[in-house]
Amino acid sequence: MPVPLYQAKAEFFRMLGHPVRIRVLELLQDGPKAVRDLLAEIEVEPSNLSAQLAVLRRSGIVTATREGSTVVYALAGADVADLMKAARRILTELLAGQNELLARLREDSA
Amino acid sequence: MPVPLYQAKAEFFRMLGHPVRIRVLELLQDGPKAVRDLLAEIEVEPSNLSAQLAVLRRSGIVTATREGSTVVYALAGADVADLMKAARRILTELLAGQNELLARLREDSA
DNA sequence: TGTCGACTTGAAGAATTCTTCAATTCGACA
DNA sequence: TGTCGAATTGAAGAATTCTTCAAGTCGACA
Repeated sequence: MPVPLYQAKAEFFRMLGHPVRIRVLELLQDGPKAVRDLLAEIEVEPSNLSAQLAVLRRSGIVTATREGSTVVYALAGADVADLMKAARRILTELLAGQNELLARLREDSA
Repeated sequence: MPVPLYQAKAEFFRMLGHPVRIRVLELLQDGPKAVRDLLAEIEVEPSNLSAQLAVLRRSGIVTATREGSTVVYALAGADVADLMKAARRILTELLAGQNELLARLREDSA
């Protein structure tokens, strides 16, 4: 019983659907980073960051390697940047549209 | 109070994170479609489809227009295809070990 | 007007995901 | 060995999202 493709896609996007996970992926685009460094840049408790890292790890989009007493995370593939870029393009359009709508709404109520 | 960008991104991806919503977006890439036609292609109850369409509408990624007694949905000008392509590329990498899905990914049948 | 078909909405419970706390593992080092 | 710092895990409750059903709106048409 194979998982339908559209369900795999949905799971993939849901995996991306968390602020902390987004920030981790963006930080890792500059290269591998230790958990300690991620913690310094993201406002979140260690246990919570770990939980989100676990989600990313389970999906396979990042890898973790122990180096001495710290753990270093890295992107498992190179294409995440493209995805983020495409998302940003759409998001920019959507937000611009919303601002437009908001402006008109304000006019109407005045 | 502006919404942080990484949170807007997370919300955007979460909006995509549902099998029915993914299928709707893919179907709409071929052009506008009436709800009736979406219902014929997606196995889901009308009220459920409506709920998922409402999520897409609220996010602004689709628009709905009434035409006679039916309602027609369309992509709201955003280039969703690029996003899907980037996502498919990453998914292909992630699933490279699981040949079960790989074949269909390349065909992009769903 | 009254009814039918197409679609949406509200509400309630089920299911999933998030956050937090406490406990745990693993390596480093005295 | 004993302890410290770094990171993870398990568990419980909170919060969010999904699904379903019943009721509702809106246009078409007799």
